[in-house]
This record gives sequence, structure tokens and C-alpha cells, in this order.
Amino acid sequence: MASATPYFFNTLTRHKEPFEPLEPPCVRAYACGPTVYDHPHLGNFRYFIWVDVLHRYLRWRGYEVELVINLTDVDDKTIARAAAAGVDLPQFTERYARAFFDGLEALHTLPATHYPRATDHIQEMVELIERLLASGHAYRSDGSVFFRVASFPAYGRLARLDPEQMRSTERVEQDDFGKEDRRDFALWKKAKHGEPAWDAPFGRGRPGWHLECSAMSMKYLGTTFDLHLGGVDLVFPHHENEIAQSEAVTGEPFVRTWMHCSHLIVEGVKMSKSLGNFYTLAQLLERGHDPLAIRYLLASVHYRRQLNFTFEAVEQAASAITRLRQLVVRSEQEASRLPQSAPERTTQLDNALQLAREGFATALDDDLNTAGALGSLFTLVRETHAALDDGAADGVTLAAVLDWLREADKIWGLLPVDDPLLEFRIQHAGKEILARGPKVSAQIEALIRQRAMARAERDFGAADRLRKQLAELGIELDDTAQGVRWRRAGTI
RNA sequence: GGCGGCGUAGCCAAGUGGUAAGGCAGCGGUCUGCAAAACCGUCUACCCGAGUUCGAUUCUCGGCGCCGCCUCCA
Repeated sequence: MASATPYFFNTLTRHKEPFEPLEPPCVRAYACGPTVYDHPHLGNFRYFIWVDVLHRYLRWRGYEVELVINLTDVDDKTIARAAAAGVDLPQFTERYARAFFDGLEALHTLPATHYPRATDHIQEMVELIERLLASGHAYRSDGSVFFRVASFPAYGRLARLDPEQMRSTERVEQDDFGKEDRRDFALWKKAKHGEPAWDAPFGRGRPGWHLECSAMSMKYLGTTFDLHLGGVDLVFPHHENEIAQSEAVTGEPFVRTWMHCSHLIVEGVKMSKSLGNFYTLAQLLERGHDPLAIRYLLASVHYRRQLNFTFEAVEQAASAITRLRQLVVRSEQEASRLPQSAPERTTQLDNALQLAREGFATALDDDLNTAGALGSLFTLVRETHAALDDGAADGVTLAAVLDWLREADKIWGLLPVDDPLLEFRIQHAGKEILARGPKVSAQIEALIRQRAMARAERDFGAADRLRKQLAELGIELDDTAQGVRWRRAGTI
């Protein structure tokens, strides 16, 4: 692929900036991961799909991406929920870590390089705290340790918050007791009875939430790295605090580009349990929604725009995927029998391909404009169908289209991969029929053969009965000019 | 109260200082034994008001509506 420069919107500067990794071709990225205290919901996956598309885009652009997604497995919520469930914390969090990974798999995300867990990095966090204490950026108070925000003048730069105003906030939290300044935040929380705790030189306790991300990101990616990703809600205080504690320790810039994904709303309103419109991925899959339709929908809206999730839109997404796959299926069927030289009139399809390539790349390079890229992609889909209908396509150009669609799909992850195909020819009643589809049982294969023969005899009554019989077995048939194609119901 | 985002056809959603991608749905055709897919045609959009401009959906201001952040929620 051409080596155009991506432009990303950097929350730090609030501008789109050319993205140049510190040490190309390597890109080091950290994405704030889930707190594993419940089944991940749609909003979580909107974010993780975005991370995945960004990951795939960077690889597609030729970068070697080191992606770290952490799991928060110790915090107020995990502790409280585990206690309520009467389960050990590790056992409890493992349950939801599993649910998280299951969801990622169902949605066809590429694996990250590391999935570190907070509880496996207590030592790294303790070391950071010791260094912060030694340099005066942190202080002990009643068994806990707090970060001294006043010692870090750049505080508030990411979130664009006025430090003076923050100081005068009325809100009082339980953990605020013992702070020098309202803005200070906990690095280490004093052990409470019955809660998980670790020994540390400054007292037994557990880490504050923000610290884990500093510890794990710097451990795996270095003290300065390229990209740090999160949901918009994390801009403040989480990321602001990460910057403060990390840069206070290292004296170096922590992250070069901060990117944040907007939230998802459902049917036009905020997703919340009290409104009854709160959905986990597992719930949607149980309802029979196609995970890839969900993937498509979540990926098709620009990440900085609030995404309005509707059930109608999921169905529409499923249709859109079908359209894309239909073209791939058709092209595969027709490519080999088309002339392998390019007659002049195919320049039309070739032009369409070039336009699609350019439009697609340009859109993605512009702050990962997925909707724009899909526009280019589907324009080519239409043009290719039209060229095939008009007999204006040659095998070489069509193969190039097919190659490009597969290349583009490295970002979307919607096309079936290495789906084993079964193919056979039936010669009957003076006709030869090609049949192809995914692997099926011998019984189903026999029915498909029978029906093909019935059709060759023009015994359509029998053919329709067999079609119906196969439908009951979950197999649908498409009769095309190139032969019969079967597929599992609901797939393409 | 402070800060920010959004408002494009029936639905989802790009984009642009010179009347606007794409997907889905609708309608009318073509093709098809049936079914599906596909193709062609078609319908329909830039929240309201003022301003800047030769010209604004695109810039500015105001209004309305929706959403979010302001210490642990992706």
C-alpha cells in the first residue's frame, strides 16, 4: 500500500495531526481495557471494535503494531461485586475476563499483543509509588498514598480543565479524607478489612485505579509511546492522572497521541439500566443477531461521533454485509471463466477499482473515517456487479477487484476466512451442473445432488420439494448461471 | 453553574464556501421454472432565525432539541 501519512485527532491538541510513530515502522499503542466486573455491554464493544479497526488499519498501512489492552481486575466495583457474589476476587474477575474475550472473538477482533492484568503488576505499581514518594510528587496519609497534584503544573492540560475551579468543587468522596488538596488522587489505598490487599513498604493496601495503566503501559511500551486510546469518559480524570503520575516519575512525555472514542446511545437515548435499554453483547447474540452485523454497525460510524444503536440498523448492517459477500461469491464464480486478457472496455472497471482504492485509503487516512471508506467500497461493489452484468469485465481485472476486496477486508473482518468448500459436478440428462458450498453431511450432499438432477430433468415439483426439505435442514440454495450454490441459512 | 459534541432524506450515515457519498427500506422495470441475488430507473435530505459572502448545508452569532464530561462509567 502507498505510504500516505495518517492523520489522527489528538485530544491533547484538539487537532488532526500527521501521525508519525517514534520508531517506525513500529507503533506502540495502549488501549484502556475493561474492568471485569460484569458482562461487557454494547458501548464497551463499540470502543473495542474501534480499537480493532485502528489496529487493523495501522497494520494495513504497513506498521508493526504493539498493542496492549489491560484488564482491570481490582478496584472498588470488582471488589464489591465479588463480595456480593460471595466469590474470591480472582475467580470472580476471571468469569468476566472470559466474557470479554468471548465477545472479542465473536466480533472477529485481532488479538492484541498483550492483555496484562492489574493484579499481575502490583510490584511495578509499588515501584512507581516509591519513586513518586521519593521525589515529593506523592505523600502518605493515614495508610494511603496520594498524588500531589500541586506538584505537577501541567495538570488539566489534556482535559482542558481550570485547576483553580477544580480545587473549589463541592463534592466530597469518602476517599478524600486525608488529602492535602481536593484534586489529589489515590495511588495506594489502605487495606480494609476483608478486602484484597498487598504488602508494600508504605503499608498494606491495594493500588488506585489510574496507576495500573501507567505501570503496565510503560512496562510494555516504554516511558514514551505513540498512542493511548480510551473512551471519552476517561479523558478526565483517568488519563489526566495517568499523565501526571507517569511524567512525574520519568520526566519525559508520556504519550504522543491521545485518541478517544465517543459513546454509544440506544434508540436515541443514553443506554442505561434504568431505561431498560442496556444491552450486553451476549444478550444480543442470544436474540439471534449476527455478531458480524454488530461489528459492521459499530465500525461503520466515525469513532468521534456518538453512535446511535438501533435494532433496525443492525438488520440493515446484516443486509449490507450480504451485499458485499454476494459480490465476492459471484466474482469467485465468474473470474476463472472470463477472458484472461483485458479488452479495452474493461478500463471502466479498472478505473472504478482505482477510484475505490484511492477513496478508501484517503478516508481512512483522514482520522479513520470508516463511513467514508465504506462509501468507496460499496461504490466499487455496484460498479463490479454492473460490469459483470454488462459483460464488460475480464478475468484479470475481476481478480484484481477480488484481491483488493480481500485486502480491504483486512480492516473490516467481514468476509469468511478459509471456509472449507465442497465442490462437485453432476452430469445428468445431458447437462453438467457445478455445485459448491460449505462442507455438509453426506445426507445433505445427496439431497443437493438429487435436486440438481431433478432440475436437469425439469422436474420442478421434485426440485421444489427438495429445496424445502433442505431448507428444513438449514440449507439454502441459490441457482445461478454458473451452477447451484448452497449455504447455511442466514449465512451468505 | 463550567466545558464539549451533535442535529443531513422513512432508518443508519459521509462530506463540501458553489444546490450533497454510501448502506438499508419504498416504488416501477429487467433477469429468473420457483426462490435468492444482481442491474436499470425513480422518490426523498442539509433543525430554526439573523449575519458574513457574488453565493452557506458547510463560516459567525443567537435559539431550539438531543447527548456527554466536571474524581474512579468504554
